[in-house]
Amino acid sequence: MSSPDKPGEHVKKRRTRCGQCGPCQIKNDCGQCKHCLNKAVLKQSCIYRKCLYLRCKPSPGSDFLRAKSGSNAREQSEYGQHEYMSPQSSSEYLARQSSSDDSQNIESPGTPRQVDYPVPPSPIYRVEPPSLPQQQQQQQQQHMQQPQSPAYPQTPNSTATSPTWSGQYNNNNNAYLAGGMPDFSRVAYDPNFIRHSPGYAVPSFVWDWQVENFRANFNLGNQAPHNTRDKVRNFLFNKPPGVNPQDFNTGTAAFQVPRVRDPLIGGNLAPEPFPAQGFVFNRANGLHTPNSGYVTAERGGPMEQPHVTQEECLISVDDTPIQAFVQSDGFNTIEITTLTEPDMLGFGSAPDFHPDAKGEVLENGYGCYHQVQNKISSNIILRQDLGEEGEIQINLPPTGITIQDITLDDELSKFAANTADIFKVSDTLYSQIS
DNA sequence: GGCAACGTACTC
DNA sequence: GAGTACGTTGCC
Repeated sequence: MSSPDKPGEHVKKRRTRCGQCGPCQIKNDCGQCKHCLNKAVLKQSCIYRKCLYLRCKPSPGSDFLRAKSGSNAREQSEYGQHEYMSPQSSSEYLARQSSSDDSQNIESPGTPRQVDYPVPPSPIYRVEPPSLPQQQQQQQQQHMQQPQSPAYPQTPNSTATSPTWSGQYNNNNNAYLAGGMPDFSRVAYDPNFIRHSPGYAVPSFVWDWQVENFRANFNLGNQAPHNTRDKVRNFLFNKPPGVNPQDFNTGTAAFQVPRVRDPLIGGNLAPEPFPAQGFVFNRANGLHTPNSGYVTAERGGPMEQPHVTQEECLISVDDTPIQAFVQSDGFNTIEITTLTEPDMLGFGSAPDFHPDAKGEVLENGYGCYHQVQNKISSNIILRQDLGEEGEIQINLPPTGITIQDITLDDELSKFAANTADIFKVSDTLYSQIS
């Protein structure tokens, strides 16, 4: 147990909910899990409501707090996107935290962080698709005009709106209603909508319960009396032709397809136009997908179009997740911005990223941790000794971005304990892609 | 390492 | 002040 506060003794800090992840959006306990059934004794949060990104409490006098209290909801959302600590599922992080001295938790003077890249306040993005060859246009139109089963409502009850939404929309077509709100009757079927994933993973068993929640909130309960979860999912997803909806919800742990929370529709589920993609690199197997058959959705169909987009993704080294945003123009530029505590990666400081990354060390507005902001174009370069069995995992959001190659170059080899080993892996990779 | 128990920080 | 639930401790 922790000791009571004494003069000169460390005051125990306690992390609180991020308020933005999926579980934080769930307001009611399930009443069925272990924690709910024995709440009086266990005194734990419902497992479905357990925050994935517990964060430090801001210091009372911080500039961040002043800025937040005087800002509108959108500004709060923008700041809130970056205040996460690592998910508590990281055993490495917990071990480090429990064994660390107090100096790691000393609060630094709060400085509002300047986010110099656009951070969407909403998961929903509107982008213009590029010009398609005529054949692909016809294919896409055919897909759009596929008759829907009468059991599927064409227009969800879109009374749930967000009064705080102030984003800029392209209103050149009727995909948006007056006032800039998306027309949800099109959202479900319009491939031009790209949804911004909050980038968290939840166990697959949460799914049914969340679907029920969605159905209740959108009055789907009066549809077919036994509206299966796949029917609801088909309604939610504008799934590519030939893709089994089940494929969107397979996998475990870090490579669970992220569930998408959309504040515009009341914090419930929103569809995903693309499946998220998971990649693993390690010495033994090079670059590979985490589980054979895991990413099973067909790709290259009419929805597989490049988009200028910004999504949130998850990169992890071994068990340590790194919050990151990935931005791509869909052609030859990919930019990944990470906001994380450098020490969690085993990095001494920001420049341990490639010098071209132009990283800068920022002060965390919460004063709990250093944060590193790196913008990396074209190449993602991480310096990390993976040991014999270490892994780098990258879980890209559903943007259509893929990883085709990982290269171990001369620069990286300088940091290898065994240079020959590095190049052996490199040869393996080249043989895989050639 | 997993889990139960519980002190107490934190929110409302 | 009451309720919630995070973090720690100890048992297995």
